[in-house]
This record gives sequence, C-alpha cells and structure tokens, in this order.
Amino acid sequence: MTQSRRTLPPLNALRAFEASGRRLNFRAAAEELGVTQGAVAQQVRALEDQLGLRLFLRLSRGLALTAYGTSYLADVSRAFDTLAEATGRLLDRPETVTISVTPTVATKVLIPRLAELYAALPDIDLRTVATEALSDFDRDQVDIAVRLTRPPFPANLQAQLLFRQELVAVASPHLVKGLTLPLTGEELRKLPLLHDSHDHWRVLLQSREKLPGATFNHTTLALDAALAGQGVVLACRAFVTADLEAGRLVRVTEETATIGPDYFLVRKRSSSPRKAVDAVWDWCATRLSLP
Amino acid sequence: MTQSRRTLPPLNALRAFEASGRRLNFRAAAEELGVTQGAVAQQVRALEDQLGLRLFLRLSRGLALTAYGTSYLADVSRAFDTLAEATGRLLDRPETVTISVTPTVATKVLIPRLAELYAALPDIDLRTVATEALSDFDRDQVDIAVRLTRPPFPANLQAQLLFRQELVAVASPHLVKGLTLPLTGEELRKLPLLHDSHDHWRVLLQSREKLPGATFNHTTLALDAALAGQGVVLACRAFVTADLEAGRLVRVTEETATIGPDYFLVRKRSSSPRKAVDAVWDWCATRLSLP
DNA sequence: TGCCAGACTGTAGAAAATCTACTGGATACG
DNA sequence: CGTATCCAGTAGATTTTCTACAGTCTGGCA
Repeated sequence: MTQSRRTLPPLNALRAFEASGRRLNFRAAAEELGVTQGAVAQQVRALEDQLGLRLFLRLSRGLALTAYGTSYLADVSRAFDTLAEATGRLLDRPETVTISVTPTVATKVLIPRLAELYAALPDIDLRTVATEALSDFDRDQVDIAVRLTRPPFPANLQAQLLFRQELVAVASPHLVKGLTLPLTGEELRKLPLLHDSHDHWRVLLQSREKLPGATFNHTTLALDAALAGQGVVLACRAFVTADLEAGRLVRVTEETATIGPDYFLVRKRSSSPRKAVDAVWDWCATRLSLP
Repeated sequence: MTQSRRTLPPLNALRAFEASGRRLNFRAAAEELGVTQGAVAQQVRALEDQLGLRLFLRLSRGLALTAYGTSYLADVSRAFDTLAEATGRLLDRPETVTISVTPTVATKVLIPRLAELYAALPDIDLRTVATEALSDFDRDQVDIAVRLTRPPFPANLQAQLLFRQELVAVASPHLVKGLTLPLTGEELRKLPLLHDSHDHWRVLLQSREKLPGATFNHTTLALDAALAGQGVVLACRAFVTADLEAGRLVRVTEETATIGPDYFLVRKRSSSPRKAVDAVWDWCATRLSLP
C-alpha cells in the first residue's frame, strides 16, 4: 500500500479518465473540466500508456470503455466521490464564524447585538473569543477580529474602520444628582475618576500628574463601576451609547477627545471566501460602526 | 456531487497533504513524494488557502493536524487507498498475455510448444488469437503478434525476425512410397499438388500457368491434406519441421526457395513494459525461431 | 456519390503550474 | 549559547499541461 501510494498514476490524468468515462466523450469531459478536448485526450492517452493497457476503445463516433476501463472507472469514481464528499463536508461544515474582540467590545458592542445578528443570520453559529490581543488568525482559527489598530495594514489583511476612539466622560445619574450638567472641570475633578488601562483622563484633562481614582484592567470593568455610581469614567462613545440612551449613564461634560488608534474590523484575505464569514463581516461593518 | 466534482481541490495538493498528514513532517513527506520540502509546504499552503482553513498547526518542531485536518485526512487517505488498490488490481491482474498469430503459425508453431511455454512461464496465462490479419494492437488488446511483414517498421513498433519463408515441398511418406527421393520435376508434376492462398508452387516450379490441384484458404489446411496423403504441399520449413522429424512428412525435393516477406515477432513499444509480456516476447524470440 | 459534421490523434509552441534552491526565523537540545 | 532541525516564503528555472491546429476516419445526407 505504501508501495502503491508511490506508484499512483498521475492524479489529473485519473480525473480526466473519470470524466471521460462518465461522459464517454472527450469533448464533453473537456467541457466539464474546463479544458480543451485535446488536453483530455492527451491525459487519457498518457494514463493508458503508463498503465500499459487501453481503457477506452476509440470508436468512430465516441468512446467505449474496455473491460479494464469499466472496472477501473468504478473504483476511480468511488475515490473521487470520497474526495468530493470529504471536501464538501469540510466546506459545508456548520457555518461557525469565529470573531475575536477585546473584552470591552464583546461586552459593550457585540453581545448586546447578538440577538440581532442571530435574527439576521440564523444559520450562522458565531463563536466569540474575547482576548486582549490577537496573536494569529490561523493559529486561533479566527475569521474576523475587532482590534484597536491603525494603517497601514499588511497586504494579506483586510481592514475596515468601525469607529474611532471618541472619548466621553460618563457617570451614573445618581452620582451627579443635584449637579448641573455639563460639569465644569473644577466640579469634575472633585468626583471620583475611574481609570482603565488606557488612562485617557490625562489626555482629556491635560494633566501631567497621575490622577487619583480606582483603576481597572479592562474598560468594561471601569464602566461597570460607573454604572454602579462609583465614579466618572472616560470611555469610547461606542461603548456607552446604549447606556446613555437608556439613561443608565449620563454624559457629565460636553467635551470629547478623539484619539488614535481606531477600532478596525480585520480579517485575513483569503482566496476562497466563505459565505458565512462574508455575511458576518458585512453585518459587523454596518451594525457595529456608530450610526 | 457533480457540482463538487468540479470544485475538487487540486489533486496533487491533496496528495501532498495526505503524505504530510501521515508523516506529520513536510520533509519526510517530501522525501516520500520525491520532491523538496518547500514544494510540499507550498502545496499544502495552497490547499489550506483554497479551502480557507488550516489543516495543520505549525509547531516549532514538526506539524500537528487541526481538527479539520484530522477528519479530512481520514477521508482523503481513504480515497487514495481506493485509487491505489484499484490501480494495483489493474496492474497485478492475472498476467494474461495475448498473442496474435496466423492460423498456420498457431497450429504448426505455437500450439505444439505451448506446453513448453507453460513449463517455462507457469504464471502466465497466454491467450492465443489466430487471425489472418492483425488490425490494431490496441483495439484487439493484443500484446504480441507474429506476422508476415518486412522492414521498415513504424517507430512505435518493435519487430524481430523469427524465420524466413523457406519453402520446402513435402508430402506424406505414403504418397511417395515406391518413388526415389528426391523426385525429379517431372515426377513431382505427376503428383497432386496442394495449394494454399499464397500459391507458391508457381514460384518454385517457375510455372506461368495455373497449376492444378486442391486449394485451401489456410496453409494449415493444405498441410493437413498433405499429412493425409492427399498430395504435395509447398510450405514454410518452420511449419513442417516437427512433422518431418517425426516422419509424418518427407521432403520430396531438395530445392528450397526463400521468398519474402518474413515472419516477424511484433509488438507495440510501450513506455511501461509489462514483465509478463517481456517474458513471452523473449520466449517467442528464442523458441519460435528456427534453430 | 460526394461532402460535411463530428469524433479522435498527434504535435509544436505557449502558458501555467510546480519545483528547486535559498534565505530567514523559531525552537529544542546539549 | 551554539547547533541542528523544523517550517515560511520567494524568485527563477523547469516541467507539465494546455491550446491551437492539421490529419484521419466514419456516418449521415442530399
């Protein structure tokens, strides 16, 4: 078997034989394979030559299989069917699309819209992977990512801007009850400030010093704290839109600061686009960007 | 299915994947396939690219199959096994060798030596086809032929002289009982002459006229008539050697006439010689030629 | 009968796929 | 740390494959 693996006939010639045997006509087989009649005839001739026997009888009008050809065709067809089925299964596998996002994007942007995604693309099984950083599309079997990045992008990546980091200062309405909004800088500094690992307060307040206040390693945690009335958090507008609309948070100043880098939808360019990935990509591009 | 036949991945890439998956090492797979490591890696990369998913995890030291790779490998291996088995069956088929000869050669030369052939090559199953003319090696699935022909031969044919047409006049000893051998031309003309379709008597006797006597459409029939004492036949020495040695026939004159064309062993040149055919060819070349 | 259409064969040159030969990066092992 | 052994990636060479076209053969048709 190992032996015969090495002496397998040219596979493309086998494919030509299989098609020709099914159609009993080189021209039809050629059409099916997308080549010319001569190419198929040549391949089959080479195969017969290598095997040292005729697979077809050449009739004046078409082909007929020899006894050898008939039995060989049955086996070869079976093998190609196996390959076709296996490949089909591989490609038609449950349309799982894996999206890799930061924890904050997951909590604040993606998860709230999952129901909508499911309604729009019911056949797609989305796997959400929340990690701080994406190491490798292939290794992690990730189809699409949302990442904080900036151009230029490597040629093998496709990237589309989702939203910029438009920072707004927000707090629970309970925290600022009795104060007039927007707050002045003076008033703001008196409130507890909540920090995430990006520490954008210094940018917004143009402060050189380290500002006091609780620190969280994920923006989403700082936001949770803000929702709980524990302070004012500076967050990307995209992450708080829903909470603002629902009145769970309020903007405490009118200032905004847009800083880089930006949130991009990213994927690897592939020569064989998967429909499900395309669909999720398109959905993300429209629904995850700010209106 | 017809659909997926068209979208089958590149077959050579599948073969590279199969070997790599078995060995879990591109270099080993490359060696098995007789190419370089780069070639295999390239093929596998192209396959993964087309399928749009990773089949292998590239580890620092070798490869590991992904989940997709594992299940795909099983199916692809199965398909290649099918092909290998089918091809093996086709090539290891009972070693039938077909030899096409004229009826006379069959009766007088080949069949008397079949036992010897079987003793020399017991694993070979010889199929003897006796026909007046050979139309087509391929069409008739003929491996070797013995034919009356003359050079030059087409480049795709291999030919080897077996024996020339050395005509001798023979008769049953009963027919010439009482006569002194060799006969004179005079005496010869008084005996019944047996004719086959070649009608060589006119050559030997330098006769312009049509000579009288029974006519047979095969030399072998004329010889049978001679054996039965019905006349004198002019036949190729090669066809009567055994009967002469056994005393069933005697030469009635000492004259011989060698005429063209000659008997040649002929076969089609093939890029994939079959051992059994080679063996029969060699046997014929030595055993069927005159000593 | 003569001729055309449609089938395959065979071949030379063009086009494409594949391979080789490297360079380079990563990791395990002593 | 240096060495050996993986795999990745690339450019150019090589080989394979395809196309285009000329030939041959045969059946059907006027």
